Amino acid sequence: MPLPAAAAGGARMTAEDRKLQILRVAVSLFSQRGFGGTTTREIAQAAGVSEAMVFRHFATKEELYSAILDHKACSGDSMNPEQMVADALNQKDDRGVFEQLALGALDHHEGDPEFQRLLLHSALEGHELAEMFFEKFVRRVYELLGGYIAERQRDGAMVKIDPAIIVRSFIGMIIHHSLNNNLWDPNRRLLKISNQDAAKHFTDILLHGISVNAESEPKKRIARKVSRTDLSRKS
Amino acid sequence: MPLPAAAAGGARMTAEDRKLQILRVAVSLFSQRGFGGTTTREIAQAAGVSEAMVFRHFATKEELYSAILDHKACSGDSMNPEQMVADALNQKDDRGVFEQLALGALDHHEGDPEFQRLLLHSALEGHELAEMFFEKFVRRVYELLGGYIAERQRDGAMVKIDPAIIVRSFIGMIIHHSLNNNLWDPNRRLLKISNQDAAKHFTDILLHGISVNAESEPKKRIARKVSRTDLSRKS
DNA sequence: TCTAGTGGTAAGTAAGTACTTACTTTAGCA
DNA sequence: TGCTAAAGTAAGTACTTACTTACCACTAGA
Repeated sequence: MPLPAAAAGGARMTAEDRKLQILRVAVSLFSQRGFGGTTTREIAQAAGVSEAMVFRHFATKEELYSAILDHKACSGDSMNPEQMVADALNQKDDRGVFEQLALGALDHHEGDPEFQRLLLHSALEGHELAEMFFEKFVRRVYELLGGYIAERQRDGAMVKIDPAIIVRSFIGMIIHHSLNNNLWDPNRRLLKISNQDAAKHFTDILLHGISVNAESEPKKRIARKVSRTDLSRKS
Repeated sequence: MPLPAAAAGGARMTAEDRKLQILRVAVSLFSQRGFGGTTTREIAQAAGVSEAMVFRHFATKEELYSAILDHKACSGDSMNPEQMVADALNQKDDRGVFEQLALGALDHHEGDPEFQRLLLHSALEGHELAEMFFEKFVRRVYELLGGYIAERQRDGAMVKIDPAIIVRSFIGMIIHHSLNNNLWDPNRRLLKISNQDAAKHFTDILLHGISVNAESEPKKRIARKVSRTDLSRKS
């Protein structure tokens, strides 16, 4: 980032730089403590500037929040599902579609955990960021993936469950995994796995399930590879 | 204020009743606005009582929060996964295990959406309720389900993926679905489905996946019986 | 009847809170 | 160089916060 050096010490900055810096600091604090839980004083202090400067750049705390919203939602670092899986979509590469989407999402969440926290705070506090994200992103993913699944169902390649349910299942795996990593179990006590492996396994499970055979088939084979798990066995 | 004697919250109550009432009101408000976002004044008002009464029963706001924690986590309305799926577990009824667990969880979340919000707020604010819930419940589910899956893998009935990954996938479907219903899409714009159907479909997907056939997959599987669609169309 | 204990309140306090005002310092350019 | 516009601040304001204090009103038991 082209952030001018010596910013911490209170060195003079251009208005634009300072505004951006305050915004970045605010994102970090809001994502940690939420909107209501963060004071303008803290923001100012963290930015190494007086509170008045915060209000010079953002008329109200609310406006600061909105600016974050714009910056986060409209800037390029937002995920673009369409282009992420475009190739796989065209080739009808089921595994590619799901795995690439999963990996993209997992990497994105890992690289920007603040955003997920910010989103959650927004949703809980009933802020518009949540609604906006829902409309601009979640819905799009449901349409994109749902449309693809419907197509593959027409091809006879997928079972005819309501595509929305399938999308929800898959997105659920991904989001919940990221949420675990970022929020509940940052030390990976329950499950330590690379994003690649996670994406691969989630896709595997979605496409093929975990049963070895169909309900009343004789058992065919058992792979001898033993997966290592840190789970204690059931007693 | 003249205070009508028999008003909704104004009536004289025993200390215990009042304490419980305040607690209930607090649960509701905390779950809506979070710990930091809820004022003791609001709590008092919502309970129809003066602020001093809140502090008579709970020395500090923090203690009120802790009391909620105890009440919610230790009271009987908490989910008990072991007994919920005990029968299915003993019979090695895979579908029963997963479907009953899913349905139990979904119903629970639907019946007590406050708890999910409370938990999320806790996790975001770094409160101990989240950690406690994680240790006392999440971990148990992972051990229970993970243990069962490991057993079924030894039976040769399930593919040998790390059980924790399978658990995460399934829990992910469930939690994410509840989170959608309670938080992001309470009007069910994306997906409107009964808990029964959701549990059934999630279980279906977990056990069998969504692919109709398993042509050229690294993990060999037997084509699963197709319910209501003729396969063999173009790919 | 009195009186002690309990449920309850009105009116505080000190320390925040978002936000302002009046003022000082500096960079950039004529 | 000296002027000016913008970056920056110290010290407010009006209000809210968690928490207290001092005081009531009812009821049971003697």
